[in-house]
Amino acid sequence: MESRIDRIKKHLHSQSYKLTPQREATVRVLLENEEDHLSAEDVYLLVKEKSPEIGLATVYRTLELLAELKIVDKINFGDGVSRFDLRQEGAAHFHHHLVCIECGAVDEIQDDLLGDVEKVVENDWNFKIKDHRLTFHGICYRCQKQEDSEQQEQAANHS
Amino acid sequence: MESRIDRIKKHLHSQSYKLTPQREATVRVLLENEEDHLSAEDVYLLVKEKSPEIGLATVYRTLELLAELKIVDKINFGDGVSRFDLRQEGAAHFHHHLVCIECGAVDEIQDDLLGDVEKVVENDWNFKIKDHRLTFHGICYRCQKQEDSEQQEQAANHS
DNA sequence: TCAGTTTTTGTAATCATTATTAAATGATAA
DNA sequence: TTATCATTTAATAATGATTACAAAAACTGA
Ligand SMILES: [Mn+2]
Ligand SMILES: [Mn+2]
Ligand SMILES: [Zn+2]
Ligand SMILES: [Zn+2]
Repeated sequence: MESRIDRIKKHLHSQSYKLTPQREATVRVLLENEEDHLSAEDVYLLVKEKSPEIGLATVYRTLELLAELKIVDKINFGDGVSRFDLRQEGAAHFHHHLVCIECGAVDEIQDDLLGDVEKVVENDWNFKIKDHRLTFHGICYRCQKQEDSEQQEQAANHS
Repeated sequence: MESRIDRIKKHLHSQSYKLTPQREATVRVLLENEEDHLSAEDVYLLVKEKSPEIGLATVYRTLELLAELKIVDKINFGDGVSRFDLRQEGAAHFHHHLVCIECGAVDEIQDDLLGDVEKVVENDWNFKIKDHRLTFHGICYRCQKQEDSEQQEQAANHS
């Protein structure tokens, strides 16, 4: 964890930015909630718990900076807010998401998946891919289980 | 074109909605600008040209209704606005997009592309896919040409 | 015609994000 | 050390997209 912070610090320094206390607090919140998909407001509230003096604008500015340096990716799942997601160290592309239309859960796919598709796009459309966003909307395994058990209940009631 | 409107009308009726004049005007604008990716405001301004009495709220409500019926898809390319895109008749899934980070152009890919990937996701992650969003960010063929000719210029100046 | 329902309009309210500005902090060099 | 300049921050105002609301209009079916 500390080494991850250190590498981010170096990354900032390499672009002549500093890892100020506010920026470090923000990065720590992102690291501590790596599995979540936090909005700027979410991050702000979490940072405030440990650094109550931080301002909302600073969080917005920090997230924007981190996105510019490709440390985080900004993504929008269709509700009105942008969400911020730590990119895996050294990953060339953003990972993929599964959004459940029943329960709203967002799961991640870190596997590549798009290698072949990208070859087709680069060759057939002559488009030089720099990054991508891939999100599937559907029913997560948890909600499918639930549906199954509801069906079983129904069947039981009929017998 | 007329038949397309008729089918949309039937689709609305089948869910006991009416194709009011305002809704028809909105749909016509979408049909006449099928290749574009219009924001609600864009649609509003275009509808106003022929139906100046329409209200912005009506356009928003109509677009929301059309999205609910899967006649249009709502998508967000990262600027602050939602954009609305007619879905191809009978298409099970939304089509894909190529967003150029140089010139901002948005091109479409109507080909399926994700068939194999979806099989993997359904099997390995046990996720029942209902729809998807796939956007590539990169350099379009137009901007690549431009970069090439700029390189050639540079080379010429050096000789 | 009348009552009930749906839809629309115009506008106010909300909510996320960005801009602004003055203060604080940090680095640099005399 | 102290003056100076650049960077960063905090608080808050402004903006811009979207949604909520209330009254009027249009439509429907007895
Ligand atoms: Mn993620
Ligand atoms: Mn499109
Ligand atoms: Zn679910
Ligand atoms: Zn381009």
